[in-house]
Amino acid sequence: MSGPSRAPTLADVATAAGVSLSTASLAFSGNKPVSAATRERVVAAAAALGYSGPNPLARNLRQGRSGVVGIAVGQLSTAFRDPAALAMLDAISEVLGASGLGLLLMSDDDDHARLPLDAVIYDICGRETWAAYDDLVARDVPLVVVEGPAWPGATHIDIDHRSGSAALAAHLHDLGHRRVGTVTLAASHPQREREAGLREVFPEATVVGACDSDVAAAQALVTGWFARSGDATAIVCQSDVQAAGVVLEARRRGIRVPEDLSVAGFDGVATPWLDLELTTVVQPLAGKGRTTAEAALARIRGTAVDDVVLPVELRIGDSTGPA
Amino acid sequence: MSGPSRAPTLADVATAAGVSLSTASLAFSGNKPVSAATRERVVAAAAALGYSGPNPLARNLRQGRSGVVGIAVGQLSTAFRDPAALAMLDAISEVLGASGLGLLLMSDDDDHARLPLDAVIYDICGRETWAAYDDLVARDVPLVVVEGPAWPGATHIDIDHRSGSAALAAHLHDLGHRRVGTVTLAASHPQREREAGLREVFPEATVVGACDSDVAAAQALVTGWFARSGDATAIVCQSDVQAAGVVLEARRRGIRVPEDLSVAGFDGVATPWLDLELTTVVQPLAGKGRTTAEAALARIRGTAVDDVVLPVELRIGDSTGPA
DNA sequence: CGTTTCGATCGAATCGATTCGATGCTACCT
DNA sequence: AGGTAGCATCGAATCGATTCGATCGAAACG
Repeated sequence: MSGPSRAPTLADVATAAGVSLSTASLAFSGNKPVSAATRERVVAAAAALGYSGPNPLARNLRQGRSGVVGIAVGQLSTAFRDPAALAMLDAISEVLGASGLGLLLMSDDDDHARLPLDAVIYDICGRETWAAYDDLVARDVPLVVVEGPAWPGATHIDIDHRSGSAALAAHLHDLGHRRVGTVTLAASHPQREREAGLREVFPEATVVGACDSDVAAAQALVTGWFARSGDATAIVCQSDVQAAGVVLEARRRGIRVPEDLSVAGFDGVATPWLDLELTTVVQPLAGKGRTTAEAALARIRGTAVDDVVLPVELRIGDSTGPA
Repeated sequence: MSGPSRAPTLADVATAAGVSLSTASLAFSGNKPVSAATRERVVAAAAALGYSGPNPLARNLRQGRSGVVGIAVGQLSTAFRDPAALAMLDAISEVLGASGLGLLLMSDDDDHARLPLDAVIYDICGRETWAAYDDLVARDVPLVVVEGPAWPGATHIDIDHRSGSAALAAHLHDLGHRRVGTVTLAASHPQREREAGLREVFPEATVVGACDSDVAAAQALVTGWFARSGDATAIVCQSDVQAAGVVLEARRRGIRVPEDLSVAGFDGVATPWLDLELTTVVQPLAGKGRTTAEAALARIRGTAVDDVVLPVELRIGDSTGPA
């Protein structure tokens, strides 16, 4: 009887403890009261058999939930290079974890059709990512879309891109800037909103180009712009990381910030390796993550959830100055 | 019949298609040949009923696998602040994804006992993280430990911390350095190995202090050291991110790198926002991730896996120079 | 023409729990 | 003493598939 026999099941434990299967289950789950004596016998039997608790797979099937929430983030390699994304992920994980749910990373290339997910969070991500969308809808998986376009059946969490961007533009206008350039992200819902906000103040703003939220990418992008014309007194970026890239590249060319050029970011993350504080639009990253996770929790419970748009706030730093 | 009745099951599809449950299952899984005509009927019936494929929870129970691999990373907020960690995560995700497995983030504070995991990867992480270890062993979950201490039953993937560190130290010694300081990580297996490597060459090296792999943390750490004594001609860090912090803080104080102070890192990640190339120990981050993921896959299959120690390589940059 | 082989299909067992409804018992109330 | 709660326990149904072994025909072979 010491052979490598199969792992003990709850039924084995129940038998050993001299109780019924259902009672043993109750002893573990605590879903209904069980006398202390009985629970003790069950626990003792479990310990004796080396039973390590109810099989999660079986429980999941019975309860129809997996305890796992997916988060679609496009390409992992780029998604978390920006600390803003990390801050949000952290908050999501914290809230879900507190409810005993796990967070599963869904990369674009992977096939998640075979994974049991209780809900899926779409963090801002490219077109390709939406490929799985229809499948998830068909499977009736609750969806929470962060900073994405409106999708039927999904709960949307967003920030006020447009007015944040407009407030920043107004600040630059107040400083006397008239020729403004902007570094954009790939075409996306937030990008369009932000550009609209910018153009409320500067209809003629020039697009320097688009790149990922990455220091090196931004540097590479603006190097050509600086060389060619650089005909702008201020550059508005879509993330602090991009802005940092622009500042560094400007410095490298002897362009002083903010004396010769004002640079603004977005997000409000820490950039300790810049010796100035960026003027930026601060978004509540942790709050966004918490709100997102709570929306997912509510959807899992079956509660109706309203869409949310979180406010942002202009923070004036040392990277912008008079034109 | 248009009520919000329960979702259709494979049994419903089978009935509608006029085949047995088992045949319908075969039609979807392809585990055994099914005539084209039959498959077509089943697919048609599924489409008609709005059946979205076999329930993953049920399949998981039957097959005894969940298709999910956990990765324990300590605190999310700090774990991925270093691009080295991200590079590895990316590689892991890619390999697992190619096998249809999902990657679930396990933060320290969460209780993952109720989650069905096919395997768990322990990326270098603090003591607390090991709390769940015993439970996982009891549940017979295959474990892969990356850069961690030896644990019975786990597969270990590591890099050659010691000789990498020693090679770097030798390089500094060749340059004439004799008084060397080191910025360390929290006490851990790799930290101990690296310090041992350093002391092979500089037995007397002073420990400046320990901090996370984070630019701001490193800056904060060395600022006191510089103010007090700074009695060293070279500082060896345990990550490129730390090294960047040291370089930036030195600059801020007018200390030139490498003329007045040599600084070395570890990892070999890109630091585009530094205008010099760090001397560092390059470790195969993607390779480490792939190896780790493949070890996990093998363990899931039940294959025996040998521990692996990957080689590292010294890369000499512009951040070190003659003493 | 009888026999073997092989592919397609089916029925039934199985994965390991949770949970509903029923039952027995004790204790309390009048 | 009779009636009624209420708690602890149990048996059986259920979650939704996968998979083993058996069956049935038709094709291939001697």
